[in-house]
Formats: sequence, structure tokens, C-alpha cells
Amino acid sequence: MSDDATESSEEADSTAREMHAEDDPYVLQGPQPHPFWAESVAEKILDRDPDDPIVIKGGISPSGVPHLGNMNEIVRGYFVAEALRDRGREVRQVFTADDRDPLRKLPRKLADLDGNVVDLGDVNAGALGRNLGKPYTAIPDPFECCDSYGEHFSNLIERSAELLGIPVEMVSNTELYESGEFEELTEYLLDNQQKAREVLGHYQDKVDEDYVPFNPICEECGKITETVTSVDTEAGTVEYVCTDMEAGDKTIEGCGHEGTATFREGKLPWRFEWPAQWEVLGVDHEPFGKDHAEGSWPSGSDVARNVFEIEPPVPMAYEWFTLDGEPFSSSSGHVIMVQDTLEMLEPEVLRYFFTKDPSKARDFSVEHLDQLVDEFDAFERAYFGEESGETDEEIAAAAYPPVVRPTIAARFETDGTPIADPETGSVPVADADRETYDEVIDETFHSRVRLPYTFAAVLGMTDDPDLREAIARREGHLAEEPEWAVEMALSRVERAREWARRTGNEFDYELKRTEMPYVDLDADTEAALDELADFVENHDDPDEIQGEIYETAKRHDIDIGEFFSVGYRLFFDDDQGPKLGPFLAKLDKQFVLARLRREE
RNA sequence: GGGCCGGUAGCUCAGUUAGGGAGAGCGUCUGACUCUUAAUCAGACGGUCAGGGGUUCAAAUCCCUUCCGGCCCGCCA
Repeated sequence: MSDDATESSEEADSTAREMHAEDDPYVLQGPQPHPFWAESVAEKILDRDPDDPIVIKGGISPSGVPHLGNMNEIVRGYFVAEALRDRGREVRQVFTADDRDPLRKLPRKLADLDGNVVDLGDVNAGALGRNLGKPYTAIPDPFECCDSYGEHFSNLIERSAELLGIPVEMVSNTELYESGEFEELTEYLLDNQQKAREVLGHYQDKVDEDYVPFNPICEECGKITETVTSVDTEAGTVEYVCTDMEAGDKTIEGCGHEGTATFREGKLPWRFEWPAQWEVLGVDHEPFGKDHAEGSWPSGSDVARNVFEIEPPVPMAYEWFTLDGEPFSSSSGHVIMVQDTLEMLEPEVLRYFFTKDPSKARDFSVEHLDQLVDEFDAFERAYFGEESGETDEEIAAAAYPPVVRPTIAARFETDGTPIADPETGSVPVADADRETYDEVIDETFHSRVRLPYTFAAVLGMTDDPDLREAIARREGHLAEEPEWAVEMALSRVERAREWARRTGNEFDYELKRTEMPYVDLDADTEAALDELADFVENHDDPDEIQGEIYETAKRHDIDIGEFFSVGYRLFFDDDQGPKLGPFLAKLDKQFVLARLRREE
């Protein structure tokens, strides 16, 4: 005979409960055995003698645009996984799409599979609104490209991981329910409701004797409902009434239907579902946001130990990112996705961002992206022993290989032969190839070159690849590097240019080739420009032209700065730009002459 | 209201585990290169380490307290 929900007499007890010593989620506080946090976490995991494969999990509900902050769930785990693999262990990184969760409110912004953010109004918002309260996997995909809303956004998350070359096994929570993976634990929970209520009651006042740790899906309207009237674990079913559900300050109306659901036709409440996932998937480690740290983690680890009687994973609470100083917000569209950042950064730079201390909040500043790149370049030099500066070489030694390995795998064969046209920027590295790729890093990749990011942005002023390379060589940033290194160095130009374009900063200039920008000239300046044109007509040397700009200005008693500004206005419609002499020397002469003479 | 995490130069941050000299990069300013143009190089300016109190020979670091920000204590991940 199963428990009858109404017979429970246990009162909710909200007094604080002592946490198990190993369950403090702030694992990075206090003395750490290693300079790189991921190695310290890895050691904590190994202290428990886990069997191979070690399972590291992350997970979010696929409710909308997966932004950079959400990627903590995957990338933090990746660095721990890599530290474990460095110690010879086999690791599975899994990611649960918590896609049986109900849609509680309509996001204002969505994203298509390519990562383009669109307004809710651009898709069929009305159709979406009728699906409030239903599991994400039971809602049609508003973009009509995937089987469901949930699958659409799970695909986006998976795509983000792929772009970073992080091997992740995606697990659909809905599929776990449908295939019966949670059946045994659900039955156990419903057979031991007393215990479940007793433990959760320490954390949630609403847990009373009527509380049943299972939420069926209404067979009539398809919504998740919370009112279970009786339980029959022998038959594996519950009876329910489809009542209203509170979601934030709104109420999602139930249809009033009374029905019967199996354990596969519903879901566990989150506080039980999370620990159930640990058991079903054998999770050894899970990072989670600071929002969980004081909420569902304490109750979850308690439920694991004292209801399911399993050991919860090694936790790690991470602080959240902000984006240009403001919190990420999927619903309002203040987000940046992996896809966006990779238009401005090499993937290794983005991975590098996640090697920083997870216990500190961090701003992902698009405006100051050049600083992040400069920092990465120093980090890379520290790894190769090229910099005797402040950068921590111990951290670089531990963190750099996992940061670049997916890049190396995308660009080189295992024997170090460069791949001519890499299809993607990052490729997951098979365990068997790790050591050989590490040799490629040390023996081949050490001759890579990085153009300083802002310099790369300056080169973005011209579309001409040869001109870009010529200027980079002239300024001493390229020498006798192998072809792959030159190609890779110059690939930063497009990214830096995209950064300049997006931020509209001082590097955001482009050659105005087709139309002459408007510029107000006095007679002296016009005469000076004509003279300069005559000079350029007969001279090709960059330095001579640069010098002549000064000379011409002096001869006509024009302020040097103003004369340069006129030049920039004429060519870029801006008041600043690249070093003008070498630039004019490299451009096609006819265009330069015509423009200096204001002929087009 | 209770709990947790954070607050170091204009900006981004390191340093807090095991107390001992307050740091880096960027920005700013000045100078130099008989040529301001991501210039480069050199130098300078810049912080009562959020405030206050305590312990100590010594505190950014340890303790107490106040303030500010974020999160949790409803739901949800």
C-alpha cells in the first residue's frame, strides 16, 4: 500500500540544517592545492576515488537565448574534465537540457539556430502564449526548424559547445522521463514521501502534508500540474486534478481535468529532480551558478544524502558574468552568445576567459575586448616562456593546453602538418590524441604570431589582404613565420574589425572608396592637397610621402593636426585613422590622386 | 528581516589560502625620436585596498561592525 498524501503529519521545519562537511559549494575558498582552480577541483573529485568514466554534468532549461553566462555550465566543467584527463582519467561531460520544465513566461527575445536574436513579435507569439505551463518539449518550435521549442534551444546550446570544441553529451530530460530512467526513483520517492517531505521541509515552508513530490502532465491540456490527489505505486500511477499554477506574479490556469498519469507522464519538482539526475547519470561533479548555491544546492545535497541515500557530486559555485557592466538578461535581449563573440575573438581567447577564478564576478566587456585579448596574448607568451613578467606561469602551464588544444586540433594534423583550410575554429580532441597535440603545441604552434588586437583593428580599414599583410610586415609584426602562422595572425583582422564596427569605437573606420565624403576646405588647404597629389604622383616611398605631408602643411602654414584630419576626412570620413603616408603609398595611385584632387 | 558571495588606481583586474615593501595592463599627463596617427620608447601623475573599530611589533589580508552591489531564503533553472 502506498502513502496517502493526506495522511502525512510531518510539519514543515524551516530551521537551519547543518550541511554535510563535503557539501560546501564554495570549494575555491581557503587554501587550494594548485594555482589553477580547475586542478584544485579535480583533486577534490579524485579524493573520492570515483570510477572511470568520471561524469561531469551541467544543465539549464532551454528557455531562451543561451548566452555567455550560461556557458559556465559547460566551459567550467570542461577545464575540470581536462585536468582529470591530464591525470589519465576518462571523463564524460554531460549536459542536461532540462526540457520538461514548463514555459512560465514568454521571453521577449528569441534566437534562430544561427544565433540571430529576434523579437518575440517576429515569430508566432500568439501560438507561443497558448503554451504557457507546458513542457518545453511539448511546445512547437516558433522557428519551425526543430521538433519543439525545447529542442530548438537545446540545439543552440549544443552548437555553442561545438563552436568551442568542447565534447559534451547532450541529455534530454524529457527523454529520461519517457524512457523510464526516473521511474525507479519516482516510485521510491512516492513510497517514502514522509522522508521526502521531512527533508525538503527544512528548506521550503510550503511543504506540508499534502505535498506530493511529483507533478503530472495533464492529459487534457498538456500542462504541468501540481495537485496530486492520490498515489498508487503498485500500479505506477497518480491521480491528479489540473489546477492553476502560480508562475511569478501570474497564474497559469489549469483546465480542471481529473485524470491519471504514469510516472513517465510528469516530472519531479526541481529540488528532487536535480538529485535524481545525479543518481541516474552517476554525476561526480557539477558546477552551478551562485543562485543555486544558497537555494537548491543545500536542499539538493540533503535530499541526495538523506532521501535517496547517495553521495551528491563535488559542487562548485561560480559567480555570474555581467555584459558591459549589466546583468545578462535573456528575456530583454541584453545577451551575447558564443556565436557573437567568435566573430570578434579567436575561440582560444574565449576559452581563456573561462579559466579565470570562478568565485569572482566578472564583466565581459565588449567595449574593452582589446584588453581581454592583450591579456590572453600575455598568457600565451607566459606559457611559451617568452615573457618574464607578472603573468602567472604556473597557471599558464596548467591552463593554456586545454585553452588551445581544440584550436590545434582544428588547424593541424596530429603530426603537426597544418590543415590548409580549416572548416571550423575548434575541434574536440580525442583522448588518444592529447599527447600528440601537446607536442604540436610545443614544437609547432610556438611559432604562431599574434597581431596586437588594436593594430589588427587598424588593418581592418582596408579589405585588401595583400595590403593588410604588407602593412603588418612593415610595422614589424610579421617576419619569417610559416604560412599557417601568417594566415592565422591576419585572421585576427576581420575579428578586430568586427569589434570596431560593433562598438563604433575609434578604430571603426573604413575606406570611403565609392563616394567622397563632404569636407569643407579653404584655399590654402586645397592648394596643399593639390601639391601633395603632385608629389604622390611621382613618389612611392611610404616614408617620403609621410614626410611630405608635414612639409606641405608647413609650406601652406596649415596646422599639422588639421591637415591630417582633412586627409582622414577625405579617405575615411573620420578625424583619425592609420598612419597616412604608408597607407596612401599602398593604395592604388589613381584613386589616391583623384581623391586628393577632390575629383570623385 | 535572515543567509551567502563580492567591494583594491579613471577602466579591467592580480595580490587575501600561510599578516610584514600597495601592484600590472590600459587610460591620462610630460618628454624624446630633426615624421601626432594601434605609433614606439622613457618618465610622471594616480589608491585613507568601501567606512569604522579591534587583535598584533606589523592588517588589503585575521576578528567585530556599518554601508554599497549581486544572489538565495516563493516559483524556476
